[in-house]
Amino acid sequence: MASEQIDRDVCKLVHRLAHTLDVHVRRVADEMGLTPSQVVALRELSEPITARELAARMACEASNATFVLDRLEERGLLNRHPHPDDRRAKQIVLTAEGTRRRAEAVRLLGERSPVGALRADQQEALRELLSALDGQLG
Amino acid sequence: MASEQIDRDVCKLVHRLAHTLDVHVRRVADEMGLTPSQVVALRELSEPITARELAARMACEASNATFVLDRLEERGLLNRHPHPDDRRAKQIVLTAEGTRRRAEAVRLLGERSPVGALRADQQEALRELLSALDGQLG
DNA sequence: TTGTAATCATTCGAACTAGAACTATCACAG
DNA sequence: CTGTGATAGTTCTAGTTCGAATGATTACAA
Repeated sequence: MASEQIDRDVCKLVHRLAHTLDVHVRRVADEMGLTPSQVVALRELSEPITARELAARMACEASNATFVLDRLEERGLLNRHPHPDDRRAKQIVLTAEGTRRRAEAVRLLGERSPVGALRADQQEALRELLSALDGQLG
Repeated sequence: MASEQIDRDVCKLVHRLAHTLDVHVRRVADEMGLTPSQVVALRELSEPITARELAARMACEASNATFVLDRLEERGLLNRHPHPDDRRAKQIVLTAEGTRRRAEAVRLLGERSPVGALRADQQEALRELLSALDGQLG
């Protein structure tokens, strides 16, 4: 069946592309003296959110988010405030230094991004397809 | 700049999709009593190749390929033969049991694949775009 | 109200990964 | 031929990840 071949190709290509993006993040992380997960976490912390929301945005387990947050808090880049509406949850808030570092991370991640190898219209088409798939997967 | 927004969206969606595929592989691995890497390695071992080639196909470091091969060899699913043309290299060859397990892995990976959520023409388009990107990245 | 299930964050253990260091072998320019 | 650099595979270490178990809090049905 040809469809199975397409499925396998897509899985493999996604895996390879994800790895390429990982390498890019790793370069940025090295440049900033951080780990890849810390850079990704900073990128996602565009506003005060809970640890669980961060885990969802990073597509990882909550326990891993706790681990990353520990390191970023040790470095003084963020604080965990009690959540105003839910005493179980905590609100992650960047410090002034954390906000600066985040801006730097976002800037570096945008430079020389592997996705830039595609034409603008291809990037747009790719986003459409991935977005559609993401939506259907819930 | 709108293009930067697209770049970020694509990166994020690729990451999310890669994670979704990972979860799928993990389910299959649990079902087979193997680890995710072992399942992926089996899938890539469609013919006798070297450890380095396997690492390239798995998009991981050579040291990691060694690690995975150790486990699969312990389980009697493959053997490392001396390479006929290069005494540095080794040829990875599946055993009869390894061949059976591989067939099972390929079958399970094909069932309920997340990529199946897309229409056939969308899958094809996605493959084209990812393939183009992969090609331009070397 | 009360109890039962679900949710948030954390801790812990086991497994996986990248990267550097090392040995053995190859390629090939001089 | 020779030696200089590149390559294949392995080992080791530090750091990352998942998954299960725990304690605290919330939601909601009886």
